[in-house]
Amino acid sequence: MKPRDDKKTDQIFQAALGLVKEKGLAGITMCEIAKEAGMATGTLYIYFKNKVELINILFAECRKSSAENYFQNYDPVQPFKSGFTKVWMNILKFRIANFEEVVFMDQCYHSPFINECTIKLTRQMIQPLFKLIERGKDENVFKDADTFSLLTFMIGSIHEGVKNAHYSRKPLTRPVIAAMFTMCWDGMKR
Amino acid sequence: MKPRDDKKTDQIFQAALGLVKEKGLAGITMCEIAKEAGMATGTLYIYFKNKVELINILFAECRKSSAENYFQNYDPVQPFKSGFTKVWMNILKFRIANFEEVVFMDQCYHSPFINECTIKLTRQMIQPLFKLIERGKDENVFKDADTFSLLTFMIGSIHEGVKNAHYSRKPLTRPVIAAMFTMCWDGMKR
DNA sequence: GTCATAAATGAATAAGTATTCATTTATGTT
DNA sequence: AACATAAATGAATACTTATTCATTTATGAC
Repeated sequence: MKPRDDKKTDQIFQAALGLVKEKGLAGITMCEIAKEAGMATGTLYIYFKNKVELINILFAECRKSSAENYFQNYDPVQPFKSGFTKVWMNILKFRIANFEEVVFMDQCYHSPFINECTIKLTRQMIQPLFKLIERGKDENVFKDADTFSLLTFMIGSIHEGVKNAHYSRKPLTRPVIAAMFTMCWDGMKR
Repeated sequence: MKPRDDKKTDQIFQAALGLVKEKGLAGITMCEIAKEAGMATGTLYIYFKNKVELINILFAECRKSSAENYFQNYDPVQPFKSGFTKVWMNILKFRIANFEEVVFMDQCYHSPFINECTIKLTRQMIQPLFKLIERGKDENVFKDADTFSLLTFMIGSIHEGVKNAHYSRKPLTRPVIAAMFTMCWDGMKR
């Protein structure tokens, strides 16, 4: 028997992500994904039951790789500010490096492809970030605001920054990133 | 002759916005828009040449009403902080009240419907916001960072806040809004 | 090297969707 | 009130796109 080609799933994902960034979820067809991935349309149906499943699995994959990245090299023993900076930078760098995934996930939130349940699972994956913010509040570093508001503010400072940098084609240089972080930190600190 | 029904264009827009919020740009059909707007499919083609035009005009409309709102009741003679607060609140309130438009515009950015040119025009409409940020810098109130970064940060604090409030179904109460504003202000100020 | 098996192909088919158009309905004009 | 005109309708048409499937190709087992 002929074995499955391990690389194909990834080729399909890359093709889909590239096309969604280019034309949005509304503009992609199975045929185009296949062409972009360098295979026949029918092959997509060997790896995925149908379009909806393809998109749902890709969504789950993106969510996972993004969440796994948050706390890379985070050391809870280090002072709070170091740890927070690490996480903030992790998220920023991940989103710059994986902008296509950011766009794809953004588009998925209001799509007929992703179901409520999948979205709820996503929300669960940010639990560790909640804990991080709470540590900042416990140590009296952060404002005594609602944790969710603080987290939203933190993510907003990254998310909007990455998007605008991309659209304006101004790369995020080291000093710009530093300024962004300072604004976020100053906004959150007491 | 029978005159056009003034209300129809708006009914079509409202139907389209509602459906896009529900299912995204990928999930809407002309047939559904018509049904939702309470008219026959063919009627859409009396008011718009085709689907692409409908979406482009709606996009332009949203962009316009959003931009017109920024400086409502802004008085340049008042102290800077009052003016900035006014604008910040205008944007926040507008986005809460017109969340469907926010979603629609977000989705349009990566769609096969909206062309580069339309997007460029959009970017032009934020010029007055640039001026506002620059005033803050000139008066030594804001950090001496890149104006674009400051503006991005300001918008991020609003945009992410509105989106998350919506998804988490936690309404933005007055104290939460105040906390959000303070974070934004503290982040931007020297 | 032959066989068995499953992957890969892409044209054919099935669904779904945008757009048209012959017909009906409503409104202003005379 | 009768007419002219354009709006409104929604079934029919044209087109696009998801999915299937008969056929071909590649791989591992023997």
